[in-house]
Amino acid sequence: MVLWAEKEEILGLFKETPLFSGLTIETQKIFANTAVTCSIPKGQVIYMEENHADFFYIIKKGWVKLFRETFDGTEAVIDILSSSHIFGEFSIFDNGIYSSSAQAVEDSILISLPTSILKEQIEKDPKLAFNMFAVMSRYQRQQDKKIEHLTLQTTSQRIGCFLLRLCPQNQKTDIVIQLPYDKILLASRLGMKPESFSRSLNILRDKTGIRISGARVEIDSISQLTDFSCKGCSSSYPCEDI
Amino acid sequence: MVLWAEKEEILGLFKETPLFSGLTIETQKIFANTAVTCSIPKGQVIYMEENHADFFYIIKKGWVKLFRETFDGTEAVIDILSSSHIFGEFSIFDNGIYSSSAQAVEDSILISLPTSILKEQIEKDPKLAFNMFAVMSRYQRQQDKKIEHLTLQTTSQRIGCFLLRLCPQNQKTDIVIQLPYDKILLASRLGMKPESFSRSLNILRDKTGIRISGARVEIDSISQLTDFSCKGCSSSYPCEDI
DNA sequence: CGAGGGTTTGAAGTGCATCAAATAGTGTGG
DNA sequence: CCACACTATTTGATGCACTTCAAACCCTCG
Repeated sequence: MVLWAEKEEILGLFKETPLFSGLTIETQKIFANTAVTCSIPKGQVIYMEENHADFFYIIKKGWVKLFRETFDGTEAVIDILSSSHIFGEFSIFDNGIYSSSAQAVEDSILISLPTSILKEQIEKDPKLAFNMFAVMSRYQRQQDKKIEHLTLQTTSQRIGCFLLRLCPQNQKTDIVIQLPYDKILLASRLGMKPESFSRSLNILRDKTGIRISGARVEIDSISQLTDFSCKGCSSSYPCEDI
Repeated sequence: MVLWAEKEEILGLFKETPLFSGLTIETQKIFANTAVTCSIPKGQVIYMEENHADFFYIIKKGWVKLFRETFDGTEAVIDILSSSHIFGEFSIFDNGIYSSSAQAVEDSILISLPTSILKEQIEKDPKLAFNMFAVMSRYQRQQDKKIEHLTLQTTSQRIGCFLLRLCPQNQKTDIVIQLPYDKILLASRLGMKPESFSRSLNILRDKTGIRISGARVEIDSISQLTDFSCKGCSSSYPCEDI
């Protein structure tokens, strides 16, 4: 099933994903042997909340949105993930059911892996178990911070905070970054409406002196941005790992 | 150091905490031997965010608030915990540093246990590791849901949702419950100001026919409450495990 | 009884959402 | 290369939700 070249590529991808890093080549091969690469067009739903979770996924390319829908049709975006990130893996502790839905928001290439193998190997391989703990704990800190942001930061501060996390950590001045996906999606990722996003971004621009044209953002000096955004947060820049 | 009777009591408490349930008596004793019971008066800080995490805690009695403070002095309440709940344990995957502060909000009795033992034993005892996974994954679902609530529910709906979670699951009508701690704390737990809480509770009363006097809440029929609160949420009553 | 915190209420302001409409940007077929 | 359709984004006007500040009311505990 799995071609040699593809398998090599998959093993390469494993190196970059925290869950698989540092595993023995044997364990890695167990996963690689059951891996299936699939192309998902933009907009396609990968799985639905409450569905039985047979697979978890590594993103090779593209962007994936995790979300949940309420009865009245509105959706809450849990997270938006890109290359070398993994999703659906928590289902193994969740009665084998996905706790959110997943959808490709750009044309994407995913590696699917059976959750059964993950469950099996976690029990056998202490290093894998340790990695899983690390992944979960990291995710947890992220979620905690997200709650803090939603509770305490204004929409403009949240956007500023997001921009700061896109900046290269070593560079302090004359930074140019690109918004990673469209503004509508970004708005929902930050828990606001597109209109609010647009207006809040203008406010942020006026208060911090950044320049925006389309998806391009120029930041002359990080400090104006941190002064504005980080005062409504318990961490100071640079936030280690959000 | 540890008296026999106290040790028995601690082992009894272990049975009720998911992290320790089902462990061999040997493993349990390793923990019990290093356990120290401490009384914490209302208002006392147990540990501060960013501090080195030598201990984690089981609550034997009382209420403990986990929170984080921003630079401008406002605080975000992460969680409020009661008997048989455990806290501070995630620090072992967090560079040995507490990721939030903890404070007793009622006179409380805690069992402190060294994080070093937990770290050691998780590597040795697969059952303990499994329990830890279960605890983390449960916490994760809770946090996800909290984000959803903050994003999609109104303040009144959030209060209704909280009340529903206090109701005994089997009873559908003529329920009387007590708010577990004071309304100021409850407000911050639900991400709102005391004044907003008060007003929103009035709105909830008017819309769902519940009666409130002080901390006492009478609910004639669950269904009015679920109709009002659960429409802004992806789960339906009863929410399994928040 | 009086002090002090918890709780409610009132008035006014802010932030974000909503609805509606204009504008910019992108890809299509001609 | 243009006209068109369609989507993304911005802007304007308005409303609702929540906060803020101030003051009153309660309750309880010394």
